[in-house]
Amino acid sequence: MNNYKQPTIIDVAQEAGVSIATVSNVINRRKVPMAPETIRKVEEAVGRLGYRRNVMATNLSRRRSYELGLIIPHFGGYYGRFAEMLEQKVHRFGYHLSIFSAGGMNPEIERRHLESLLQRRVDGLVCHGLAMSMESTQHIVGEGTPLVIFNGWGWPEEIVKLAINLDFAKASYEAVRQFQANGCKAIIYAGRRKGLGANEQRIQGFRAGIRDFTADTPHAVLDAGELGIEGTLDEALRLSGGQKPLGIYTFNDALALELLALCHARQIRVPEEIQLIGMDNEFYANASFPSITSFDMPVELQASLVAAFLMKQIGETLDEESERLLDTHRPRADGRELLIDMQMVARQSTAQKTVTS
Amino acid sequence: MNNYKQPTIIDVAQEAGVSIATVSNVINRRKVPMAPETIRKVEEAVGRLGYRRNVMATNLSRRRSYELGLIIPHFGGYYGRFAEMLEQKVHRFGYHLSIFSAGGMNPEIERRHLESLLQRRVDGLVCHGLAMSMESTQHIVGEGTPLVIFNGWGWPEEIVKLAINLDFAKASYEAVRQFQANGCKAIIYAGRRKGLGANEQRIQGFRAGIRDFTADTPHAVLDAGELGIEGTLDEALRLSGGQKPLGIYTFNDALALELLALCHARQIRVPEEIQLIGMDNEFYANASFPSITSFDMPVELQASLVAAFLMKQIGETLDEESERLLDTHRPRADGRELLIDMQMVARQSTAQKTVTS
DNA sequence: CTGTTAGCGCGTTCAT
DNA sequence: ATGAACGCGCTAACAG
Repeated sequence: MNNYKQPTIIDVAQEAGVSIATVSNVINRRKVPMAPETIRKVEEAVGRLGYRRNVMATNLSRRRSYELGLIIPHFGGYYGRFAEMLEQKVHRFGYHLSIFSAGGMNPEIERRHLESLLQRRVDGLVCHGLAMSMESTQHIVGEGTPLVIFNGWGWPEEIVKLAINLDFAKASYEAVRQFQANGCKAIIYAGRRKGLGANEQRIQGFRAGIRDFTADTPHAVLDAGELGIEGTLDEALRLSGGQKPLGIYTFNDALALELLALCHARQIRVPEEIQLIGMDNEFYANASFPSITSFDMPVELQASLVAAFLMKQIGETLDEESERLLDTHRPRADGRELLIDMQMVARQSTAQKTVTS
Repeated sequence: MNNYKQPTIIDVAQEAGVSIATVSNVINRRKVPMAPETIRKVEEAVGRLGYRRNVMATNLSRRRSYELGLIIPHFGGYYGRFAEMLEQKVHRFGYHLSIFSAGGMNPEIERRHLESLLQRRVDGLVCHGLAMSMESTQHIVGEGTPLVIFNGWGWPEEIVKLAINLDFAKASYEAVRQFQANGCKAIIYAGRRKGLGANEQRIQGFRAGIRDFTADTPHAVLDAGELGIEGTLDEALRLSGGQKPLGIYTFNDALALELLALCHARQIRVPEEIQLIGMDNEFYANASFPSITSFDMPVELQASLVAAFLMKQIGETLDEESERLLDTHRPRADGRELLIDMQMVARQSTAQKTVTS
């Protein structure tokens, strides 16, 4: 156990021969004028004693926790990277980030985490739109804790003032355009988790793409969750009626990779017979064979935006960079959603090759 | 901003018509005898006011932060899962977990995070052995903050009292055994990040395996970091001199996947010509084609052990489950390292097939 | 320029 | 069984 008693501001004051207020002033680099000599004395005492300010006491006194809460569905892939980036970003503003995983969208766990964060008196919350159940979130807002949602859709206005979302719809639209340009004879969207906002967004963009580019091409929205991987591929092949190539756009790279493996197993050539586009740009999209075309998630940009908006809402003065960011990225008309563009990373799975059979 | 003033214990006391001490007693379920009527009154008041205890004040008063710190290299894959599990585990003991990423083993960032955690007066620290530079860690221990390392090797005794490690050496040993059993004519270990403890452990186990099972088989320890993927494969093929199959054991699944892609590109058949064994059992080890044999990381077990040991060191009374865990998993002879067994997950990349050419 | 003092919200004796 | 009072370590006026 830690019996070692940490030095306090009082110890420092004694050691330096000044009052605690002076020590506090020096430590916090307040703008009050101080004798350089005093500053030196205090700093020396701090060094000698190995003093470290007690965050609990500091924040209790300041009536602010200088802590932000983040709730994500899990720590894997994109979410983990987002958490890491966000922590970095808010740290620059002097805020600490408490990260919780909702344990795969379990509302019960989610409630507990929310409760924990409120007990910690977090100054702001960042929640993944998918992980949160609306009810839990309701009163938080009522209690005035600033809240920013990322990748959340369909939240009532009273709850969510701002959602910072990746533009899945547009990406899906682009995927269809790509397939069309590559001469796909049939186009499929293989989704997952019906009803989930992120999935709906993809479907919407997919449909728009079909409408605008290739309305008369056979197409379908499939649910890999229901059909399974094999079922999805079967259905897709059935729909294309032997026409090649067939374009399959998937909910994410994981699904794309599974489909790719199945194609290998069945000796279906990619991209000659089937073209594949995934989403997330995970490591394995690039390292698989053939490599899978995907959409890169601008995690850093999104995290920066979330941080900037939250800081602004909290009343923190922004640095130039953040100001510029908020200036170039504005919410859309209704002012409640900010969409972030994603970039397609073209790889072998959509390469144009002559079918050699 | 949050102008809404949260109710305090005083408000509750007033509302319930009792003193704050009573409220405190009720809230903390103290063993002091209380009138059921009093308890009811307090609980009602709490509900009516929506009171939530202030963690900062509570912990300041208790002279404990009830917070633990975790430093990992990054949030991806195994580390992310570990963080998630550990958070869950310590939460059951009433502890909060503050997670920091060392930003890919940057000692400067690491120092800052350590400083942050100490200012927060964390009751204990969990550090990844790779992410931490020894110097930074030195005085922490000196100051009496309990510290548990996971996956760290070669730490001086003064700093680390206990390391809870995955048994990479043994896994590597098993990998060699598997290759030998499968009749591999040459066996390669393709490592990364020379000098890193986790890599050294693998090499050590690999060498032991070669010695015990197949000393006269051509073998080599390669560094994919230096040679690159192509260079590694070239060198491996050169070494085998056309003999098949060739067994390649890699630092992790990521490397295995990259090698697999290269094999595909060069029309080298897996597992007929090259057998592959990875490490980490990532999603893509299973979803690739052919699927890659790998070692599963017992993340939950490791997290449970870390939590249990830390709790014990802090002086928390353990539940039965944790006691049992500590009883069945004891440190080795020197008492400073606890090794966790890993299970090989056999897949297609090491399947025994007749070469059909 | 520096020191005094009153909180911040809660835990914890010690009387009652 | 309940309450008054002090302390945790620090910030923030306000005096001086």
